[in-house]
Amino acid sequence: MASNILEGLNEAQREAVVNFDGPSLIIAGAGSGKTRVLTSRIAYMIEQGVDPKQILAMTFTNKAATEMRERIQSMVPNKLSASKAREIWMGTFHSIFLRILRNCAHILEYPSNFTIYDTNDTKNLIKTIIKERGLSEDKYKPGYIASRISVAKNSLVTPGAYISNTALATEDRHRKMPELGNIYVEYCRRCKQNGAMDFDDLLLQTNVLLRDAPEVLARYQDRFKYILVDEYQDTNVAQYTIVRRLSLLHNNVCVVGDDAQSIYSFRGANVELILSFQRDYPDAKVYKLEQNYRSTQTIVEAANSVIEHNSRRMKKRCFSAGERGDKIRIFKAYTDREEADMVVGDLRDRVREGGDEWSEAAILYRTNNQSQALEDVLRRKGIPYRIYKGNSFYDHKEVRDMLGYIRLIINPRDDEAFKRIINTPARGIGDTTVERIAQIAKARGCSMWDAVDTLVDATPADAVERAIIRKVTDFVALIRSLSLSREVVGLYDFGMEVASRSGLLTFYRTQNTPEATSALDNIEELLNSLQLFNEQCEAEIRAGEREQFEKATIEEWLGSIMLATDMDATEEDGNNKVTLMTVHSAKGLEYKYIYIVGCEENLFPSQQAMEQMEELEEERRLFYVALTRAKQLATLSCAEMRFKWGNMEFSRPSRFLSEIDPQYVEADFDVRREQRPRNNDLTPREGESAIDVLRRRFDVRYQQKPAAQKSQPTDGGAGFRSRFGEHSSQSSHHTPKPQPKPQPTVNTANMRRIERPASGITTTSPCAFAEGERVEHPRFGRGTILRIEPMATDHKLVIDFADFGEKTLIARLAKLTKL
DNA sequence: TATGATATCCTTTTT
DNA sequence: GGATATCATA
Repeated sequence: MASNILEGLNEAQREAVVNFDGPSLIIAGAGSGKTRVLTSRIAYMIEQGVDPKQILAMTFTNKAATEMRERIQSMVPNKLSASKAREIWMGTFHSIFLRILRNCAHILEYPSNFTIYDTNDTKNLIKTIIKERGLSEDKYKPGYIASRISVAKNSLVTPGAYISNTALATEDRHRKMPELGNIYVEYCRRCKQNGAMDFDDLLLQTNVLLRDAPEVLARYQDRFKYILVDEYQDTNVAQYTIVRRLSLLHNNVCVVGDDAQSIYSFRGANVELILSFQRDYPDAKVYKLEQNYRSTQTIVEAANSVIEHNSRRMKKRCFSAGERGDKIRIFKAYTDREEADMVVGDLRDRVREGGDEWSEAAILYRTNNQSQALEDVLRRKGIPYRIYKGNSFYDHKEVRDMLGYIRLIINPRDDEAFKRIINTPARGIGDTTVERIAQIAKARGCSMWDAVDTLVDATPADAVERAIIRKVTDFVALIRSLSLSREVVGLYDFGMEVASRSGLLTFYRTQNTPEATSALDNIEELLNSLQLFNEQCEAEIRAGEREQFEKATIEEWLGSIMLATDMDATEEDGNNKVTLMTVHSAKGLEYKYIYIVGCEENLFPSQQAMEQMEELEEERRLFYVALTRAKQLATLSCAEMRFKWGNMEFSRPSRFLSEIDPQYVEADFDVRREQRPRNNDLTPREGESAIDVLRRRFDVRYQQKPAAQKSQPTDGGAGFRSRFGEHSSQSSHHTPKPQPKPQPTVNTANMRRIERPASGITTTSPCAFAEGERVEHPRFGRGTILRIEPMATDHKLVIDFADFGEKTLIARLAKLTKL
């Protein structure tokens, strides 16, 4: 029968949808209808009689999973199969594995109600361990240790494997952290003791489970006849191995990805995995989706011209059959502040002229902190915006405190939660008391909660213990009684009881600060989320998708909360807003107007990515992702100076700007010429801030009229900044008439003229290094140069480091010293 | 033990 | 610059 699922698909897409048996690799360029193919494939499978229960579909983000589910439901024809579509195992890697692990936790000797530790909990636990071992936190930075452990877990290096690995031991010794392995071991022991898994454990432990429990592996292998993976280029070894194991029986694995959009190597993702798919599955069929339906020809070709600068790529050629479209515009502003002004002003003009919604525009940046300047301007101009920002909601103290209570009640072994809330709000239990409780718990081999829980019912002769009892009695009573009400009252009421009886509510109500008000708002939002979760479950029960007895539980809610991010937040008050977010979070999204700000060296590409070839290429892919979000018009901007940790810093336009084929570009300055290192005259003298430099050079103007500005006369920086950027803001934002485009002020024009170096020197110089030479790098230690390859203006060095293996560095950027 | 003052990190990206 | 952590003091 002719399926209407296939209607409107092009040849390549249709092939990728129809051939659902056997391993498939779908290379899907940006905007090539990847999600559509994936969802059509699943819908088609169901239509062809595949049992939805046998389908496992995994994505990286909740957002992608939700979108996919909704689209499948709208695709399958009748209601019967719509409810069947619900039976697909569909979700993020983490949520799917969480589900498996909850079922099998006992096999791994974890409680089934294990807690999920977020990065904060991880860091705190690591800190405790470092302190206990009498190590210095300066040497052993918790954040760094955490990332090392994360990398190890994502590469499936268990603690045991870690300490017996001599290469790792050498590396740690080289970094002056010989204890790292032991910290890793202890960290895992403590997590287990606390009944907790961190994010990476969800992957690692699933692997352990499938490795060590053949009956479990067999069960899931049998169950998942068809496995589909979205964004395959972002999988790490742990995820890859699970997919591989699960697919060994039926061999029906379908992965969709784009090597050009691999941007998560810092999380252990490995492009090689997509590049080597055909080696792992030799009979895999490969489909290439190369037609871009999203963007104009100009955007697609411009993006192609950038990505061509990368060395490792899969062969594909993306094209657009859409209209040619406008050229990519590049602005240069004087300061970050002026950049924000120009971008927002232009955005407003565009949206108004085009009669568009605000929601059709997005501003992307490399790092979250760049949002500040943009937010200020948007607020000032009265333009509605929404900002995606990591886990910001769960980062709030009051939210974490609430979660602390709930976590302790669910899992009393969770010492991290215990320590967080034992004195929050303050109830006179200080560090010394907590320390003693920890000691008692350690001596007895029980959790801290168990220690106080049993202690209060005893009558010890020990004076210290009696003192503790006096202090914690109320707390123990509180937790006990909350645990009881958890059994009887509904989710929302339970949350409410936690908030009020813990004293958090009164604590914030009694102080009349804006912070307290916002804290109360956040607590309310948390309670609402409980209510919402409950309602959703009830709706599912009514629809028969959930069994009657499967009432919504607080455990389930907590699990979903821990794996959720603000990215998944549902829209509350209207959608018509400009979107602000990092390039990373923009992946998979599209907007009519895209603004990419901060296109500067050391920012995009980021400083630490600059010297290493692989990282630089990842930045370039990131840039590619950013550019290809635009449907109609992409606007890039950079600033000549910007605030970086408190003072002004100069910057040069990003190399990526000059890598775009000029025929697709319209810039207000010479992108290529500006790539040169800037005039030495502007480098600060000793003890001189960037502002001082400018003062020195453009004295007169700045001494003359500090008045007429609302800025503080004492603050040179603010005074300087307010001179720029204010020019387009005087008019009321209610006026519909088009605003004049922000023009460079007289001052800027002057400065630019003076600042530009007069001479044009070519920068191709001979390489400072020779093959076979011994060098030392601050991060990688000593090594030998194996090969030297020329680049446009510099040289690539392939260096074999004693402790880190082969790395490709860029000669002039890498901080190398000859030996 | 609680508070306010000082030090220090940060700035890559997130499930 | 700003947030958070740690320290010194009452």
